[in-house]
Amino acid sequence: MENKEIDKKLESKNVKPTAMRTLVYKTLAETGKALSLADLEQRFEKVERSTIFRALKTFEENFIVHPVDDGSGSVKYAVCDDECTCNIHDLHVHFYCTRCGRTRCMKELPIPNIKLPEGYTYDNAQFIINGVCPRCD
Amino acid sequence: MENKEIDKKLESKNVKPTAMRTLVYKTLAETGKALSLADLEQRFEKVERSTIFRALKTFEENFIVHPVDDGSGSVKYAVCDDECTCNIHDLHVHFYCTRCGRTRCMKELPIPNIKLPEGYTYDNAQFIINGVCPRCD
DNA sequence: ATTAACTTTGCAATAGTGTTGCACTAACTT
DNA sequence: AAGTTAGTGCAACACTATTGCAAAGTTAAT
Ligand SMILES: [Mn+2]
Ligand SMILES: [Mn+2]
Ligand SMILES: [Zn+2]
Ligand SMILES: [Zn+2]
Repeated sequence: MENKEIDKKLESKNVKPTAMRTLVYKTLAETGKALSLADLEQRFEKVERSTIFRALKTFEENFIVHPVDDGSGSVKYAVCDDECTCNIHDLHVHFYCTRCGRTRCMKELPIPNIKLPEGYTYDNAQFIINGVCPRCD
Repeated sequence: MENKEIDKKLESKNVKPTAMRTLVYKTLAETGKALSLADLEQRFEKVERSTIFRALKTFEENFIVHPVDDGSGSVKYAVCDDECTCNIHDLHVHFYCTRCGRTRCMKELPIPNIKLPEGYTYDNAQFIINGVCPRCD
C-alpha cells in the first residue's frame, strides 16, 4: 500500500498523518493480521513504545483500527474496513490460534445477534474463537 | 452454602478441600458473579494473593471455575455448573457492565454455533457483551 | 523570516496483573 | 515418630499498559 494512499485514509478519518503513524498503519495493513504493541515494537526497533501506543490509541478513537482482546495477554489491533464505525453491527468474530498465536479477523463472520434478557442494553462485544489455524494444522 | 457441601463438591472434582480453597469457592459461589484475583484479595485482606491465585488455577484445571476475560484488564472467575467440563458445548455468553464493572454469566445464552472456514478447528471461545446492566440503567 | 502556539515524539517512571522460587508449615503415610 | 507430600506466605520478577515532562517538529500569525 502506497504511503500516499495511507495518508489519504488517515486524513479522511481526521487524523493527521505523520511518519510514525503512516508506518504503524502500513505495517498493520500489510501483515493483514492483528498485532500487539509488542509485535509492532519488534518490527521497528527504533521507534518508541509510547509513540506506537499513542498512534494505536488515536487510530482506535477514530475507527481506523479496532482492538482485539484475544486472551493472549496483550491486546492486538487490526485495521478497520473503510465504512466501519466500530458499532455492534460492524463487529466480527476473531480467531486466535493457540499454536502460533496469530489472531485473524473473520470478517466473513459477523457477530451473531443476541437477544439479552430484559433490562440489558449493549453497544459492543468481543467474540473470540480459540483453536488451530489451517497453517498450523 | 455450607462448608461441608463445598468440600464435597471440591472432592468430587478431585481437589482436596483446604480452608483457603473452601473460602475462595464460597465467595465465588455466594457473590454469584465473576470475580478477579484482585476482587478476591480485597474481600479477605489477610489471605495471600498467590494462595488465591493457586486456588483459582487448581479450580480452573479441574473445571470447578471457568475464567472470563472481559477486557477489563483482569481475568475474572465464576463457578461452573456441576456437569461442566468447560468444553465448547458448556460455554455461555458473558455480560460486562461498563458502568459498574460487574461481569455476569449468561448461562441461559449458550455460545452460538459457528461454522468456521475450511481448515480451522476450535475447542474454546469467549463471547463477551459490553453494555449496561439493569442495575445501572 | 521570526515568533508564538500547538502537536508529536522520546524517555523515564509508574501502576497493575500475573507468575514463580523458596522456605516453612500442615497433612498424610508407613 | 519419622519421612514424604501438599499447601501457604513472602518476596521477587516479567510484562503490559499508561502517563508526565521536556525536546523536537509543525503550523499559523505577525
Ligand atoms: Mn477484526
Ligand atoms: Mn460464566
Ligand atoms: Zn496457527
Ligand atoms: Zn452495572
